[in-house]
Amino acid sequence: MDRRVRVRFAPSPTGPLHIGGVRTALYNYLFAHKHGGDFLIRIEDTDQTRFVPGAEEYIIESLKWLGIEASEGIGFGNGKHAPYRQSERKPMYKDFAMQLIANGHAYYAFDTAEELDSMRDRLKASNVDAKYDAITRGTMKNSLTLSEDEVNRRLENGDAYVVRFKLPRKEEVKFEDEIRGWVSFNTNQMDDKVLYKSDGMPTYHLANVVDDYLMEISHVIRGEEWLPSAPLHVLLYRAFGWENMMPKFAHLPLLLKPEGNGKLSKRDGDRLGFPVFPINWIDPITQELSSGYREAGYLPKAVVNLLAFLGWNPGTQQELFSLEELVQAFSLDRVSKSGAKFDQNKAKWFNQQYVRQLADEALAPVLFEALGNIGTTDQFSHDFLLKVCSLVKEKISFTNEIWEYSKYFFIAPIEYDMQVVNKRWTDKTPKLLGDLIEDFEQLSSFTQETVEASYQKALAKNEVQGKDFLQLFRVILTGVAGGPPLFEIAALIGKTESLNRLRNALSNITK
RNA sequence: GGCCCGUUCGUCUAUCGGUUAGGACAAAAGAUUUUCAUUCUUUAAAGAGGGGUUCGAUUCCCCUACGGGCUACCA
Repeated sequence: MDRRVRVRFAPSPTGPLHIGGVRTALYNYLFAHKHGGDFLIRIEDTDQTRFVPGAEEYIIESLKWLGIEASEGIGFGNGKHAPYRQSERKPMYKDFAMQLIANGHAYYAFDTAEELDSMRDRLKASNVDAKYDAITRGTMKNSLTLSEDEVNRRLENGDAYVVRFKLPRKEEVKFEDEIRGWVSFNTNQMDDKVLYKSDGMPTYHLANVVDDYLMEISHVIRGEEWLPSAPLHVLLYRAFGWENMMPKFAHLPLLLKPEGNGKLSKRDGDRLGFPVFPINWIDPITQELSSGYREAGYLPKAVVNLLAFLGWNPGTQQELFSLEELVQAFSLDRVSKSGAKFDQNKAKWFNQQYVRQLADEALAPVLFEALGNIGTTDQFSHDFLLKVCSLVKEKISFTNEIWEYSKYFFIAPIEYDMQVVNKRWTDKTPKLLGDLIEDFEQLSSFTQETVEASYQKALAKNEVQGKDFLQLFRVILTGVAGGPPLFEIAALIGKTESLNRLRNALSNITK
């Protein structure tokens, strides 16, 4: 059956979206575009106790920053299947739960939390798997054990109830995962999952299956943590009689911690020194900040590129891909099966590649902002900023490093790299600097070439070797030992500033 | 504990029974750059272990080990 490709990213707004989730969204996006289909965003906020204010907005903003745009759903203009927020779809789920009760695939259960606990304790004590299943449900308070009158009495009385799925006994459930191939589970290992909660909300399982069906989802691409509940979902499609409309499943490998143990979690980021969130997040309750890629100086294109390669590869040697190129190259059967550890070095390398490709105009605003922070924006022209960006760009890996590497273009050094000074400052130096100052003053045109000519002249006059002095000259002008070509720096900051810095050095540096 | 998924250089991975097991990041060495960064060259680095199947297994099957996930009226 050939049907229109429709996929969804369905996060729950319980906090900031972490990069594993971003990657899931990305793969969904790539798959949809590859097949000319639709990519939609649905918010799964059925657990009202875990709702976190701002989380939904955060998710949308993150995806927009990365350019992972949905064609339909929350944050991207509703489509024909609105609403796309499950809390707003609440009224429709009950009918589906009732439908399952009517056809014998589900039942009411009235057990209290205490009764469930005592059942589990009892079974655990006798070393049996404690679950609400084909064996134990006969001992519990539900519409299978209670008389019809009693059930009706309780329902009319408004007693709290849940709807549980009546799992078939000892049945092998098989399905073909697009990434893992045939996967099979036996229902005797599963339990009668709650589908409809006592607060009138569906659980993930019901809402997910119902919405995927109603929204005509063709492929469910989600994290591997959902693999164990996939058979339940398959059974639900069957129980509803929707098997011919059941989406294909693709369970993605998990993103693992770099140190090795466990999946990457929300708390790992700042502890390990790299972000696990796309953008900064401030916890609304604790006010604790979790840093994001955006603020850490990553470029969205780099994040997309590096995330795409965590668990997928094109099978060629090409590593740098735009989003459009990824769409062209992407396929589910090149997604790997095993979890990938996040590699900070590789991430840095990807970013560096994109920083270099960045136009000076795109980098200048970052520099401008840094300048604003120290209050000296006015005195520098846009053209000057662009030239600084062009000179410094290849030295940095992250956009927010630009200030650190370029501040001497704007502020005369107050400190000098003393290692260089101690090594290179000799008795001849003051005289040499004096000659340089004299010569610079005579220059009517202060360019890279004229500066270098003056420099060579002064060296010759004082019988100093270039390699003995140049780095000291650099430190005198910039304060630091490394950087772009020195004569270009001098020409850019200009004659007056260069002279100032030479004179400063003469009076400041005492050996 | 039970169930499920996985396992190639330190890391991400290529290989769809026959390869000197390839690439990238990181590491090391050298060259270039008057510095730093870049760039270039080079080096080191892997099939978890054990059984099968086969003329031949990294590749297919089984067992073990290890890693991961799930095991809620959370998603």
